Amino acid sequence: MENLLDKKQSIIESALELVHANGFHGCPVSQVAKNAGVAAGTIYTYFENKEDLIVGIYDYVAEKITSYIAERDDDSLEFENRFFNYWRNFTEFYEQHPAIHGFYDQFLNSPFNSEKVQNRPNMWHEWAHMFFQSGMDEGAIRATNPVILSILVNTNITSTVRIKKNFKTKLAKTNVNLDEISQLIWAGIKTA
Amino acid sequence: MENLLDKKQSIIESALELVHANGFHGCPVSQVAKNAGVAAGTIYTYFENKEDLIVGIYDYVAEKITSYIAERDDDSLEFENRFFNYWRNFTEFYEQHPAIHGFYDQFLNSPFNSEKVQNRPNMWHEWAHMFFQSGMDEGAIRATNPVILSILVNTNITSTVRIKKNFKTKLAKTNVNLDEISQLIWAGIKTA
DNA sequence: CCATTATGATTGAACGTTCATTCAGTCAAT
DNA sequence: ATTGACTGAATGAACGTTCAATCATAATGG
Repeated sequence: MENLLDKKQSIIESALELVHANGFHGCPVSQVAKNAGVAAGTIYTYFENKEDLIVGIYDYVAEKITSYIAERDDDSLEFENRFFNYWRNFTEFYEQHPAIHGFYDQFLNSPFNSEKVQNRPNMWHEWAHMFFQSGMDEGAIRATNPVILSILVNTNITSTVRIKKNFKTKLAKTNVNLDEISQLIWAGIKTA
Repeated sequence: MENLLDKKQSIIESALELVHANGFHGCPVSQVAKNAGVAAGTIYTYFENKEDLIVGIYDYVAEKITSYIAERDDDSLEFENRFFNYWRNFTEFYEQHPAIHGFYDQFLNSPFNSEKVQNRPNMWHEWAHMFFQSGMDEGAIRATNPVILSILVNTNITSTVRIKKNFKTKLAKTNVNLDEISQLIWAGIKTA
């Protein structure tokens, strides 16, 4: 732990893992501190209070998602390809970071994700907004509110990853090709 | 409040509203009791502990959904019609019972919905399972694990209702016809 | 038909625990 | 010597849960 950023990050990652494992109930500040290797009081150097910490996880996570997806987007491709890349990369990211997927899944519909939080400028929302807007400008997808469009697409990605996670070992054969879901959604949003 | 069932129900409904309004954090037993018009101790006549109460809400809600949907299903129709009825009725139900929608949205991805809870016999899951199975038996939809199919369909219904709820007043015009989402999903699951 | 007893739901103050938060003192770096 | 991060025991509020006391109702007996 060389510097301040590392310490803040290790607090966030400790909290992230705890929320993923035990939900919002199961991440007392004392535990977050212990797993992060700092004292409880130290957390209050970096965050005003616990709610601020939870929102801090969200910002951290949103930033990670944005850079992962944005780096892998190639806007010289036609939008259809960009869409399927988006889907695949997002899925890949979630599967490589199950704690982030678990946190996001719980956070989005929780009261922590308040109107106030949603109304702050948000890198990830802006990027996704721009992404789908460019699909419309190109005439590849139907004119639609890009905010709603991204919610819809992301909901299905999150849900698909959750199903894969839960059913990986439980059901031997599902006969459903979950990857087809991206095609299903694409068929629904592309221009007729 | 004539009898015991009414009292249990009023406790559940009080808790349901509180979870919807404030999340799982914001529903202390003391408040649940106050809003239900009973003493805190009384709750423990009907539920072992708070977790049992939360699961009790889930069972209550699942029962309501099942009866609403099942009553309105007409299995003499061909499956495509039954599917769109299912979608419309579910949406209708959620919009008439926003607290149930809000609770479900939070409960499903929460640690309260543990493996143990999921593995209990569940009227609603069984009904949905049977519903989609009959669509397959009829040859109307592709062979698919009906459990996964219902998760996927229900996720999109829940999400659509959430979008309608959140964006009703915020955005004047969305240009997206959210009702088309049912057609989109149908196109994806029906036999080619 | 009333008086007495038994039953079991209901109450809400009290209890013990847990938690977020604070802060006086310590430590490390410059 | 100064600064500012860091510590972790202390604090007090909030919470889930308990239980002795109360109450309403039903059952019993004269």
